[in-house]
Amino acid sequence: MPFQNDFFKSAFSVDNIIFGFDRDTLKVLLIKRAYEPFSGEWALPGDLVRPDEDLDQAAFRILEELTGVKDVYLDQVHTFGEVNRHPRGRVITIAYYSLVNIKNVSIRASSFADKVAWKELRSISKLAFDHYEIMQTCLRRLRRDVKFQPIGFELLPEKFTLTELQRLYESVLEKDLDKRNFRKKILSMNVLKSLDELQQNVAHRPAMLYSFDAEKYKLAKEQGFIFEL
Amino acid sequence: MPFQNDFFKSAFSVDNIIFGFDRDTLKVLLIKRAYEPFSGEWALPGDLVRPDEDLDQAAFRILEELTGVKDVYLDQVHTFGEVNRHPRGRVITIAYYSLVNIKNVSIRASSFADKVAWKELRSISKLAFDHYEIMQTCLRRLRRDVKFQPIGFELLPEKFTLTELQRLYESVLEKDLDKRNFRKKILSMNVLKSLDELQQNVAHRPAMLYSFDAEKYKLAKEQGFIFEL
DNA sequence: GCAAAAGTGTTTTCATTACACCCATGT
DNA sequence: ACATGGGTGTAATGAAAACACTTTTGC
Repeated sequence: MPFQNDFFKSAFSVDNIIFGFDRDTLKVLLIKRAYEPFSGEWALPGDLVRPDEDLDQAAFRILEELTGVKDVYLDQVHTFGEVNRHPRGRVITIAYYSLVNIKNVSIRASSFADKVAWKELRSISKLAFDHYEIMQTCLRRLRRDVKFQPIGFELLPEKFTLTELQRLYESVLEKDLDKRNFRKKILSMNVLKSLDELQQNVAHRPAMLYSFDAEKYKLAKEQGFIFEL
Repeated sequence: MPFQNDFFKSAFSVDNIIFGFDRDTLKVLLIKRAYEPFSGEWALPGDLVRPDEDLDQAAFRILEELTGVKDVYLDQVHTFGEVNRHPRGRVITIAYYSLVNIKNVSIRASSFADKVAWKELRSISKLAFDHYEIMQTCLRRLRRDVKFQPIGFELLPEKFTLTELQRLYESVLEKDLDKRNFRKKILSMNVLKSLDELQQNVAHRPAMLYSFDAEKYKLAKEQGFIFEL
């Protein structure tokens, strides 16, 4: 580390807001802090970035340590760096969000946390540090991204019904959608493949299962196709 | 600074890509580096963030030191933090972009720079550090933002003609627009005020001058209006 | 009077919206 | 047989796209 001076008295962390979707509600994975500062309060999972670690790597590490999942959607959102945002020194934080299938997550103990839990988004009104603001920023970002990129699927199981997909969009966007129009639109985009397979054991007419067709999407995108919902 | 350990051996900088618009071409303000590393190469203006300085403040400081302008549009884009992006240590950089009226800029000497100059975007193929990648990311961001936020005006003088505005959008978006449709659309959005004042000394029919009406836009936005071009 | 850019409406095309009934399954 | 959600088409509306000529000024 050849040059060091007053500027090298700071650190940077990554906070990763992990979104999950449960039946019809959006949730985020929070930790209850085990230590000061903000001991006992709920916070976003995060950690200091290690000296030999890229930022994205750090975000994936936090996610995997906490949930066991990897290879999921993850994107950088914004960097928060107010001088006094951390009571113990100058720490800026790079916020990421990730989208996981809540069923794939097996919550793991963490040295940082007393407790780890999925919390309904709507129920959260306060978090440690500036994490509430960070959460709001990430949520606005999710709401925008979901309209212009085919990432909704990341929150669902591999196989899903169109109604499940619609419920997902409805809760992310916080507005009701018309069933027929939704189906027409999403199917016309040609990024889903029908699995010729039906739901089992439901007390009503079973729905067709679909999955996202990443191949088809990739090709279409190269031809200039733009996903937009 | 109460806690310090191995993690506090890093620094963060802000790089600010400053866009200007000259007649019909997009330009960016670059500096020619005076010192190693990358001495003699063109780079984005930037600096380490001071210990008592917020990130946005740092970006504004860089802008003002270099150009004399302040109170202009400036927004954070992305944070670049690959382990080896800086040859002298772990330095992550938070990238910002700003939009200035090129006529208001009076380029100033800088301790960091041999030379400061406006460069046509299209002519740039290589920059110091990872600055070329940063520039591309900011440019993609500008192209997206300009369609959904009324920020094009920031690159023009206070008073401008509709044709000037159209040329601006055409060069940012890199595609030709239809004159009549463009005017219909932008005027229908009701965010411009006609100044009842004509161009002077032009060798053709003089055009009406307009300015952006921030008040009207603010009100319309509160009513749910969304700017979209 | 010529060159140069300003200004102006209508028609066609396409995407979005609104809307209601029958179907397949489990109990 | 009933309750539950699945699945389907059409007409009306509104936004976007295509398109050409007249006007005003300086030289």
